[in-house]
Amino acid sequence: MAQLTKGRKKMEMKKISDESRLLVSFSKRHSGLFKKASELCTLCGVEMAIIVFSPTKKVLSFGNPSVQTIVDRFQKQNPPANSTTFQFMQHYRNAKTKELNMQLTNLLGQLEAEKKTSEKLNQIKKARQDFLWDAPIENLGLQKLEELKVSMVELKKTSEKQVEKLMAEVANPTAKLPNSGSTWLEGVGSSIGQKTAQLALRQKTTIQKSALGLAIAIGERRNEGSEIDQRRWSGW
Amino acid sequence: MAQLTKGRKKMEMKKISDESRLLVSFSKRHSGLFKKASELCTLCGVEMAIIVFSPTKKVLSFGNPSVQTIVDRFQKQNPPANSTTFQFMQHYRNAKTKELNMQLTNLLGQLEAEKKTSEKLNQIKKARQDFLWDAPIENLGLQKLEELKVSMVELKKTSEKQVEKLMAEVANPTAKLPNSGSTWLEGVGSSIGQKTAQLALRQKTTIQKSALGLAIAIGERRNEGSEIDQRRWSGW
DNA sequence: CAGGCTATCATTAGACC
DNA sequence: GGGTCTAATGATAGCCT
Repeated sequence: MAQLTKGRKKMEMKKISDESRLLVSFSKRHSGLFKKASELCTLCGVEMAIIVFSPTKKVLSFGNPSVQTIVDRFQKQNPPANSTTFQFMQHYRNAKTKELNMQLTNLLGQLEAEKKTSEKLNQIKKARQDFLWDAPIENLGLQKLEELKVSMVELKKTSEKQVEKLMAEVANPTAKLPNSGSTWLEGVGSSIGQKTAQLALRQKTTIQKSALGLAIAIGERRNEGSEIDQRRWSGW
Repeated sequence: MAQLTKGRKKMEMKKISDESRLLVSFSKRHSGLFKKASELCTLCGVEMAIIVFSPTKKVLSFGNPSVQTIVDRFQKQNPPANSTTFQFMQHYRNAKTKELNMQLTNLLGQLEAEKKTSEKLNQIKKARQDFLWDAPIENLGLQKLEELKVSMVELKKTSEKQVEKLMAEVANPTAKLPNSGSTWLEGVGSSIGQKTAQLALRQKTTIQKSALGLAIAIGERRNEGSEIDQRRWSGW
């Protein structure tokens, strides 16, 4: 019978005229680009950032470990004027950003993982409707669930600590940040784009794991991180 | 007859262990990423920048119309907060953290329930090793798993919304960001040397020069500047 | 490292919800 | 905006030069 969809078509490499199609295309390609970026980070252990101004003027960004970190390093050629306070502020902000990023990444990654596990189980359920339960697969699901639980407990503890910390800071802000200027939120806001982009990936028949890849990427960033950081602060 | 090449293979989304393969993969994927970026720019007429620190610590970048332009605009969109905003953010995030914490607690409870259910199922299963799985019981477990999944998806969405909200706040400092003029970036960006050029990307079957017209590559010209890359992305 | 090859795998345009 | 599906185009891993 005739096909319902015509499938992909080659397109001219020029600006899409139809605004509607342009937006859809941007959305898809933006996701694809960020996914490719995260894959590059994971596979090759590199650090990078992407900043995009969407057709709707929104700022979308990707950063490993964070856009700010990368941008800062990119600008490192011209170290800011020396000021003890300023330096401390920068350092503080970067630390905050990294920490928050990691937490967010972990949380989202875990959610994604669980989502996949659930879906797998669902598929299996449908597939075997009338057969015996497959022991190994069931145990696998259980194990993942266990891991997830442990992770979440951990995250919960961390969150609680964070709250305490924050409350202390709010109560006495100038103690740690004499000049305010905390932009850790930028980092979080920026990098959330990358995570949501990854989470937007489909999973039905083809199960991807890019979301987890990101977590791995950030987690494995150690190898060259220290050296880079040293280089980074050495000039200050 | 036997093929000469085995063709592409699926890869684990983990850091490539073999240094040699990693480098090759990085090279190819870096090109692919930049190409995707330039396509996104031309097809959707957006402006964006990419900064990558290669495995060999070289700086590779792409920017339309220029990395600096994009970075500057990005910094403007995400201005360092003043003390007032800082506290506001703290408060906001504090609330967010608490909310996440609450949801996390709920999830943990559900996980616990699911764990028990699973254990029961496991026991039952062992007890009746050779019989058909009892559908009702199985469905009960799966149903709970489904509920869990839904909850997590919900949490994910909530998180995303929260972040979006925060980003909106930052992006539109409605009278809450009095002095966003001077950022730490002052006097930094101007001295970074960079040149622009039209991309000379190759295309396997079709050469699409017109499409690349808008894309512009930016390269760092610092000490260890990447000469090869400069050549690659055409004359400055 | 950059190019060329080829078999595969991955992305996505178009249409519909 | 977000998802789904299909078919076609696009990207690339592994091997060589």
